[in-house]
Amino acid sequence: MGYACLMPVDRAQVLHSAAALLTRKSTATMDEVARAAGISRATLHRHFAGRDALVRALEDLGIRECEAALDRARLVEGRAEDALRRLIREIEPAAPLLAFLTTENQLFEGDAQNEGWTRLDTRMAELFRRGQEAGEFRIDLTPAWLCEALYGLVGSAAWSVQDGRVAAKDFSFMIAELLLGGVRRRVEP
Amino acid sequence: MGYACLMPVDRAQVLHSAAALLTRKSTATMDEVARAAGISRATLHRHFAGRDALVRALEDLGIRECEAALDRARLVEGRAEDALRRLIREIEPAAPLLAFLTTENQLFEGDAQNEGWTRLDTRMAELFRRGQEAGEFRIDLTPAWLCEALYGLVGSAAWSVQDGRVAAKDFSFMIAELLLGGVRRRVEP
DNA sequence: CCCTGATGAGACATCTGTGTCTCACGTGGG
DNA sequence: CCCACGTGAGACACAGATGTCTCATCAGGG
Repeated sequence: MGYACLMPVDRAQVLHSAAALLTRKSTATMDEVARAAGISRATLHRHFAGRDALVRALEDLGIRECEAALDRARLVEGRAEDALRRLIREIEPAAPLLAFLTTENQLFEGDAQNEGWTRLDTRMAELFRRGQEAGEFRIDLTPAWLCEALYGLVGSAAWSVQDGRVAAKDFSFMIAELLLGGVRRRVEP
Repeated sequence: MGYACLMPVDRAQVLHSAAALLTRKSTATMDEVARAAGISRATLHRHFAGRDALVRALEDLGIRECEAALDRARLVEGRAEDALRRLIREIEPAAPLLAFLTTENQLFEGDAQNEGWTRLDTRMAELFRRGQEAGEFRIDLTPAWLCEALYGLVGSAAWSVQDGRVAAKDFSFMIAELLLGGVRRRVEP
């Protein structure tokens, strides 16, 4: 089988452009979302039954891309610091999507999809816990807070890049350096 | 003159409850906002001509509270690190409001109110720049990024506290410690 | 060559939120 | 005591988004 038309709709591409738009304008119309994806409202509605379905699909994709990033980052291998750097690097493509989803907290209330986020949180928290046990990371910041902080920094960075305030190539560096070393100057590298 | 009724509407209180609600559910109805504030939709509409006016008022209040926090923090006095800690402590009451406003980036596009945010950004960036020049802060992270990161961490912390994932009393500590020192364990304090 | 399948454009009814209005109630002041 | 003021409740029309439909178009496969 396979698609038969000139411009078969790439589901993931539509979802990514929708995330990019909705991150900037959370009240964007279905028509605006369609236009942003370069398709018509009718086609958008053929693939996603409604706005709810679209957001659910966005959440699905976000969870799957994050899990894939976590897999690629091999969080359990090597030093926790290196694993965290890998994670930040691998999660960069999903950053706009993640930025949108973290602001849509309304989704997180009372749905089964919460399980997906819980699994992600657990894996990330495990990385921070491992770093703490290995003596790499300080123990006075809880893994749960570090997870939230990572989400927040990824969102801020994605927004800054999208807005042109910082260079896209510095994405990983900025997050990793700030999260790992903080802003205070270190006497010895 | 003065208020004559049993329950005169406290404008700031309405705005804060609106911010708390809209942070969780950005698409909340005017009716929901009114209920959350304990007033009727009619009264809400008497004080804020419409949803736009409400959000504008939210933005006004957010800017004013942030500026007040910056004033109280005395950013130009003493060590930059101490000033930053003061800033985080003083900005805590405005955190939910700030968390909402930072996610409503749609507002930041093409309006005169942008000037208020620019002034805030400038003052914060000046603090980071001062710390860098004094040798307290590292110079490979731009003040602009540090500002964005601070916004992101404040938002994450506010959301975490609101969700019960972290204790409210740790708000300042978590942000300040992570932002200043990072997650990496330091050999010497 | 025709047929299948997916798309774009547009029309249409519906629904939800919004903005405005009126009316009744209760409190505080004159 | 009565009046003024602000509020709550509800009705109402309006605007915009949504969901569904039809029809024309066009590429690829049998």
